[in-house]
Amino acid sequence: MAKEKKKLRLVEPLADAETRIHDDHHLSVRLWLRMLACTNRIENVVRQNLQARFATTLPRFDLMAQLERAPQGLRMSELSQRMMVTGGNVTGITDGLEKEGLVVREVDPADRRVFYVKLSAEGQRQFRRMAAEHEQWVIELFEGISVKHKNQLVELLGEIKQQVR
Amino acid sequence: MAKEKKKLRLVEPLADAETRIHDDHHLSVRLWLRMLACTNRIENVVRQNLQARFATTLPRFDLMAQLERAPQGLRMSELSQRMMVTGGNVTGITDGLEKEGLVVREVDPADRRVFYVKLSAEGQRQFRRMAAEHEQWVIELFEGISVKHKNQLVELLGEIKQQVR
DNA sequence: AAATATTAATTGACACCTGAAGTACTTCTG
DNA sequence: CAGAAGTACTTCAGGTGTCAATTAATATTT
Repeated sequence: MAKEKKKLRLVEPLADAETRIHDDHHLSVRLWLRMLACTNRIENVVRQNLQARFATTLPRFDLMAQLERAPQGLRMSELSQRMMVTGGNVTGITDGLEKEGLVVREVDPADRRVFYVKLSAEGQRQFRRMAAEHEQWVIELFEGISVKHKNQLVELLGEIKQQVR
Repeated sequence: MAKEKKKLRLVEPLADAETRIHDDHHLSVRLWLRMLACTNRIENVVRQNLQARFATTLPRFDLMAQLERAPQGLRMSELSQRMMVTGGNVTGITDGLEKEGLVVREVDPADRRVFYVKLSAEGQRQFRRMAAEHEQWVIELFEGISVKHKNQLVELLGEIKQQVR
């Protein structure tokens, strides 16, 4: 019995150190998986709401949100950067929105390669309605989290955003 | 002076309350956008690495990861739940992996509607190689974040995950 | 046991997304 | 100023994702 115990004591410290390193490595993966799980869930809720209430999608909403903050219009490439998706993708989403009259492409006379994409009047109207509800959904999703914790999260995620360039 | 101060005291609480509410609402959206930005960036890195190093994709990797943790195999529906995607999607991904021999569908003799999906021997080998590198990528992405902050994030995101059912 | 409902998985239509290749335009360089 | 290099955007193929409808098997009800 005593022998048994002594043996354990000799071995454990090493085992602990290893476990700790292991846990630390695991910690990063764990954090990553948890981030992913959270955003997926929220994304699903928002996507479903957008579909049910406005028959639109998250990427469309996202693109319009970018344009709303840039009344002078944005280039396709700027949209691509801000939405963190590829150019080909932006072309497709813009095509759809343009076909529905929510968005317009305007040529730049100074450089005929570029388009400036803007919200149409109709697009602005629709976006404002969507944005108001969208804000409500997000607020409700987070209503159980204290302001303090939200601020902590914004802070910590800011660190990560910085780090992950 | 004293009057001035008193007046302010009478008025400020209301103004503050409103600002606080407004900021709080904004805070939730801000938090949501930041979460999204972070996960998008990390996802992009991981996806690119998976493509470059193993000519595979994140969903495939994710599915295999689920199976690795469940050697007895998982039903399509269980995969769907755990991956937080729809059933139709799981069918497609499984089809692809099965075609490449990384995964097998086994019928349940007790209920012939269900399949148990398992990693093949080849699938296990490949997954282990991928998982090792994947862990490295994530560790590197987060290497600038202290263990303390990582733990805080895991904790706070746990709260959100809980909340967002 | 036959009719009905439920459940597991697949299919098909449509949108998203990437990466690579292509087109049109601009800028750089000799 | 002509050719090369670069830039902005589009197109295309292939994988991912949803939702709604379908098929096949099992459970429930009468």
